[in-house]
Amino acid sequence: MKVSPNPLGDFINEISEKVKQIIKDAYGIDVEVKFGPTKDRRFGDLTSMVCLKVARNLSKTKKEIVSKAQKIGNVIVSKLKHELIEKITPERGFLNIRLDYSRYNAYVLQSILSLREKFGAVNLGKNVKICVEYISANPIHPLHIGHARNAVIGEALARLYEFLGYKVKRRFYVDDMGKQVAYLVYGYTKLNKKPAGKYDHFFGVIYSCTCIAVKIRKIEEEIASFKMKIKESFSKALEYLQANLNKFSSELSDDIFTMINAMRTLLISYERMPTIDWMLYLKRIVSKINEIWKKVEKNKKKEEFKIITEVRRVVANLTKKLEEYESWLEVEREALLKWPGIYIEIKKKIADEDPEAVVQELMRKYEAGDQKVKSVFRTVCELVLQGFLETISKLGIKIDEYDWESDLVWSGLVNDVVKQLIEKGWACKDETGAIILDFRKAIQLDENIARIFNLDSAKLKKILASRQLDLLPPNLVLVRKDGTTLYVTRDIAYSIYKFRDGSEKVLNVIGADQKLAQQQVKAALYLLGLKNYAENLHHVLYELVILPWAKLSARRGRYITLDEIFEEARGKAYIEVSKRWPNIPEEEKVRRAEAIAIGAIKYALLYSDPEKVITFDWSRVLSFEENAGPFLQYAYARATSILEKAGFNLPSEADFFLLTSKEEKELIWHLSLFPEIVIKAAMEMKPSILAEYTNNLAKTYNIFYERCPVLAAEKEELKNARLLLVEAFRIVMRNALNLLGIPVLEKM
RNA sequence: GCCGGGGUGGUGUAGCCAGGAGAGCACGCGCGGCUUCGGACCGCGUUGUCGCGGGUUCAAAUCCCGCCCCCGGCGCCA
Repeated sequence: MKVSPNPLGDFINEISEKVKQIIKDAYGIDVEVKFGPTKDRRFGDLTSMVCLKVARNLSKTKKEIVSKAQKIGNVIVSKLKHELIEKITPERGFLNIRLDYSRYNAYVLQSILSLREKFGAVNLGKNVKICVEYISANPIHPLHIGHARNAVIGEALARLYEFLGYKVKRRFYVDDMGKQVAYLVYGYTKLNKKPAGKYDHFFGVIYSCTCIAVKIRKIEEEIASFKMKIKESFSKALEYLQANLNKFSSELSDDIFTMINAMRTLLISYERMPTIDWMLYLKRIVSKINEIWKKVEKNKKKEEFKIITEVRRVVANLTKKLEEYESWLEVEREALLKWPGIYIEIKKKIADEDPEAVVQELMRKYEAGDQKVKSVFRTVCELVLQGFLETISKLGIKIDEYDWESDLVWSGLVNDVVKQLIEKGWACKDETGAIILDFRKAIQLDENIARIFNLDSAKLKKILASRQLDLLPPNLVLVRKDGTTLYVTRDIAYSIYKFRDGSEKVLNVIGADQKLAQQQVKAALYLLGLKNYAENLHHVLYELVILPWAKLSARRGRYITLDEIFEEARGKAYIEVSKRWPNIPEEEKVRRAEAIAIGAIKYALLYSDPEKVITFDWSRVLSFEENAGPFLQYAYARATSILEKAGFNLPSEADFFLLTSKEEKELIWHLSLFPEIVIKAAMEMKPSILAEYTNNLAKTYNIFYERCPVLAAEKEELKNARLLLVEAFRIVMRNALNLLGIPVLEKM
């Protein structure tokens, strides 16, 4: 008996070739022939529009096209023969095929039952190496739901490619050289506290507290520097107003008088008043000025108030700062409530120094490889990574390589990249001493570069003609004026590193907000003469996950960790499990609840297109109905339950010709779609395609389950055939769930 | 401002790149179905100016042009 990991795909390829040949013979036209599943099963199982396509070339009006297509269809029908085709009919320009289910069913089921976990595993990769870089979260605070989306997409892609015969390497980029880690290290060294609890949570708090304390300080300094400007412009305005008081209409004079007094007081108190009080007072005056301005606008006396316009301009900047300051004060109050001890201590310790300078120095030393600094940085990052590891292993993820950004720098690879770009004439020092990569020049000289930045020649011409060069994508700072490198620079080196390891293809699962940076990396590879790398570097981008009930910002100490979300999901699932199975052992309840929670979260993150923003909504995530993780697990558990009742005694073979009901045929049809779906999901790098399919498969199975009794089938032979069908469903479902990384439960 | 990505029933989405059959699926809502393999199920019904306006075409949710709204990015953050 013939078996195939992809029966449907093989069949489609065979008949497509044949049809292509028939058209060529009859009309001398070379066309691409594609058969796909019909939109509506009433029309048959497979369909192609090849007749319309050919007819379009031969006729003009609608009537002609359709009748021509019909003729072409008839020619094809008369010549196309295949043992799996029951009927082939041209209809309204389409070419519809109905399969001979008596043969097709047996072919599909035999393939599934004999290949089992290899069903669908078409060997496209042939052991070619491919690298998936994902998660790569900065080691500064716990993973949140956005990282989870990244992790789940990356893992699903890794599994898909592995399944299709690629050798996959899973990489995590440890971004330990950024400013953010430096801030964390800075705060940690100030704080006299031993790491405790889950390390990523411990350091997350320190990171947030440090950011908040530093930011507040910085804003206060900025505001203080505004004072001088304010003083100047207020003095001038005051002079003018006092000299020209008579010019203003009587209805305004009261207001003006009040304002003059207020401004006078403000100027007198300039030295004495503490900054905060002074600012609050200033704010009141500003709102008074704005009030008067409204009246002035009404009276159209603007020209007389030029001086106020000037004051307003200076004040507008300050007002913005003040608003920012107030929002940060709110953030500070939150931090004081959540982590009073840590926050107060950090704030106290940084009071007498310039945090930004210290952080910059830390970064410089780390990049230079200073032993003492190095050991702190490494320790902190390693501890946070330990926390990450705990979380992602719950999601069933195991990383092959953790690549430290600092290693890349110390190995000299990053410097090499910069050096080569300079040598090739694409980068040079600017007047401030920073090294700039001149993409704007490159775009004009090399259309490949332009293409990477989405510029076609017409657009480019237009921009160049208008001489507005700042409409072009920005140049890239490779090295700061202090000699340290930037993230994108290091990422260029990292990309090279990944390819040098033998990968022919590199997938970077990175957020949509980094699209420009990823284009820059790709373009830089081109400029380095690594065209092949550039073309095989793929940015798998995904959008944000929004938690509608929370405003998130790690720098502000506002975040919801993945661990918390996981706990909540597990709690909800536990209640459901206990309700249904009050008598099973406690640890079994917990085990099932955990699997359900993971399935629910993963499915919620996988089911929609990665490029779309997800709003994470509990009622949807943990709904145990269709289009949710537990729905899939449930279908599998019910199937397993049938086999359990049959004592897991499966017949070695059965008469699949007996499976003739609509529900059975539908189920087998869906099973046979699996391999094609896997290929599509992998090639388009969209696990959502597989998630949607899996949901449909579960749904189709449920309908079969409802209508076709297995154990109580009317005949023993039918029972045997259905038992094997159930087993085939379990195999495909298991394969699909494994690829998605959703845990499979025999009972739930 | 410029560059990307989105806008499809009350809600969430598929389809768009490669134009063709009453725009598919799910939630919600309403009604119905357990003496039968697990009701975390199934069936039936309900809901759409496919953001707006033009154009191309025998045929447009899909391609082209203009506009509106939301999100993100735009040289020393990552």
